[in-house]
Amino acid sequence: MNTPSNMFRLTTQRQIILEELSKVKTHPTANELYDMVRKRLPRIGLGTVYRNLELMAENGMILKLEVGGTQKRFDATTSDHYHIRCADCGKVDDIDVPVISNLINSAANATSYNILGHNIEFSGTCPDCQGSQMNTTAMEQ
Amino acid sequence: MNTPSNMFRLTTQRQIILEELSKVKTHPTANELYDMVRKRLPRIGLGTVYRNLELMAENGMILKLEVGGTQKRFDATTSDHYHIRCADCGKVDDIDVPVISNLINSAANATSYNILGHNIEFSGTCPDCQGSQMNTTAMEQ
DNA sequence: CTGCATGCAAACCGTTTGCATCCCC
DNA sequence: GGGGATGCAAACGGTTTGCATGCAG
Repeated sequence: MNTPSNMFRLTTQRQIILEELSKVKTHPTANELYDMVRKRLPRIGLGTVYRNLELMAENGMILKLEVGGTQKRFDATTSDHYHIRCADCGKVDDIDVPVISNLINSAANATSYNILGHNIEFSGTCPDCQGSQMNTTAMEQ
Repeated sequence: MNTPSNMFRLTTQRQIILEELSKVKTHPTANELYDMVRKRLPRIGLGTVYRNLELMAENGMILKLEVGGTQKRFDATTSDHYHIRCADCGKVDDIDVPVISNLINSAANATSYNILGHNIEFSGTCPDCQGSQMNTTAMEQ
C-alpha cells in the first residue's frame, strides 16, 4: 500500500541515502550519513540529506530517533524496538528487549492524553568506553 | 550527605530559578524558565539560567529531561517517573505509570553495555490539542 | 516544458562561552 | 581583596530554508 513513487520521485540521492543508512547497524546522525553518502556522491549537499531523511521519515520508510544528546539519529529498521545510548560517547545501539505492548494500556488509564505510542531508551556504558573509564563525564560525540 | 552549600554558593538567582521551577508541574524549557524568573529578577541573563540549571542538574537537585523535540526541559521532581509528550504542541507532562524497575535486568541480559538506567517517553495528544485536531503535523512549540 | 529536486549559502534557534564587572565571604 | 557568580554579547553547532539551476517525466 505504500508505493513511495506515488509520493515522491526516487532520485539517485534518495536511493543512495537509504542504501547507506540500511548498510549500517549503528544509527548515524545526519552529518555522519552525509559523510558516508559523499563518498559515492561527492557533490551532494547537506541540505539534501536533511530534506530526504525528513521526507523518508514522514513516509515511514525510516525512523527518526529522538534520543538524548544534541543530534537526531536515523534508523533504517522501522519495526518496533528499543535503543541504548552510551553515556560516554553518545553512540546508540539497538537492544533486544521485548517490546512491552500493553504499556500503552497502562498509560491510557493514567492520563487524559490520547496515547499514540511509547519509547524506551536505556543508557549505559558501551564496551568501547568501559575500558577507558575514569569519569562519567566524558565528551559527547 | 548532599549539602549543596559545600559545592556552590546559594545565590539569589539560583534560589529563584529553583523556586520558579518547583512552582510548576509542567516541565519548562530554559527559555520559559528565563521568562518566569525575569518577572522577579528583570536583569538576569539567559546564560545565568542555563549555567545554573546545568549546575543543579549535575548536583541532582533537578532533572534535565532529554525528551523528544528540539529543546531540553527541566523538572524539579527528581524521583523516578515517566513523561508523556504531546505530539502536537510539544508539551511534556508527568505520567503516573509505575516504574518498571526490573527492566534494567532484562536489558543487562540483552547487551554488552554496562546498564545505567532507562527512561520511557510516551507520546500522545494532550487534552488541549484534542479539540483542534485536524492534522498530526502541527507546529512544535 | 513544467515542476519537483538539488547544491549552495545564508539564516535560524537553542545553547555555550569569554570577558569585564559585581558581590559575597 | 579574592574568587566565584553574574550580565551581556558574541560564538557555536545542528538544522532549516531561499533561491537559482538542473534534470526527469
